[in-house]
Amino acid sequence: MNLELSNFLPYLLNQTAELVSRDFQPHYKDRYGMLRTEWRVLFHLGRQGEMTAKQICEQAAIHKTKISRAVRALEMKRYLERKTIEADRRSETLKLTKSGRAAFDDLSRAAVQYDQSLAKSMSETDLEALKAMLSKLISEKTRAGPAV
Amino acid sequence: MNLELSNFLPYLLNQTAELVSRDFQPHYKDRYGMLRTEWRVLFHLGRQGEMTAKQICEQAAIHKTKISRAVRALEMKRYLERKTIEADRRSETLKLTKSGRAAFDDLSRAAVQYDQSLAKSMSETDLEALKAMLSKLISEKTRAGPAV
DNA sequence: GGTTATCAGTTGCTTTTGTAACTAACAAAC
DNA sequence: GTTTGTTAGTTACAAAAGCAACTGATAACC
Repeated sequence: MNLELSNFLPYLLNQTAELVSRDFQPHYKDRYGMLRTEWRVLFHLGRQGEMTAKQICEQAAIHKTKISRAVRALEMKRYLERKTIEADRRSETLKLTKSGRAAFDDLSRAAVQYDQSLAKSMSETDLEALKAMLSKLISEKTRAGPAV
Repeated sequence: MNLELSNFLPYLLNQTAELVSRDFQPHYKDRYGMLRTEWRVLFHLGRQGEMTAKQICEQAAIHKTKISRAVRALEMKRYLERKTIEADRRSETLKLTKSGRAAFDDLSRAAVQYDQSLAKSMSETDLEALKAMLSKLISEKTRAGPAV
């Protein structure tokens, strides 16, 4: 096999991810002053309700220091609150505040819209296939060696 | 539509790209002390021969300061040489040295192998379809608004 | 030919990330 | 019940990325 850039999956994935992220970034950055990791944490909490930082780390495969900083940033913006878990005082539940919830709802709408705009450039079946393959790759890699 | 994380394309792309990059990183990082951008620049030059920094910026959609630093780093490692273009003395051609070429060849082999190992978890047709869709997204986004 | 605009690439400064070492809480062993 | 190990989360320091202002060269206009 002759390695073309356009044929090297890590390269393609990086390129696509970066371009697409750059595209969606204004929504959370300009309108809510959030960083990408903050948006991701908000997203997880919005979707799943209360979680600990650890749980987010595992699910999102993001390093714990990044999560720690994102949580503090969101806390200072009054988008989430922490509560120490009495059964194990090392960990704490994270929960969106009213305004955190509002931000999540708003950004969710933007996300759905953006997702649909991407869908325009390919067929519905292709899009589903694409997502399925990416999910598969993620679950394999995540099982193999999650972010510590 | 109810927005699941697993259904949001930017999220899936990011996640996949990050996991896959982390996986391949040891090859260029541990063995050649390269950063990801350096590896990408090496890759472009290896594939396409002489190029200017500008051309790499455009093709790779990487910001020019990142390229500038990667080029300097590769130059200091004696993997590439510059030559001012006399017709337009602002720009310079970049070209791999012998050892740069050797590093590229070696890393290419690793890349092909890695690419094939990814292919194991999906059918050949699926893999081709995946790459085609990613390429399409890239070309659309790149035409829309390239990195400055 | 001189003023103004543009372009390739670099540098300086700030923000963000990565890494490793840390604190505080728990658990196991004995 | 106290040593030893582990875990959740934080912090400090170093490396990398982003951004804006810069240099030196070319082009465009008058």
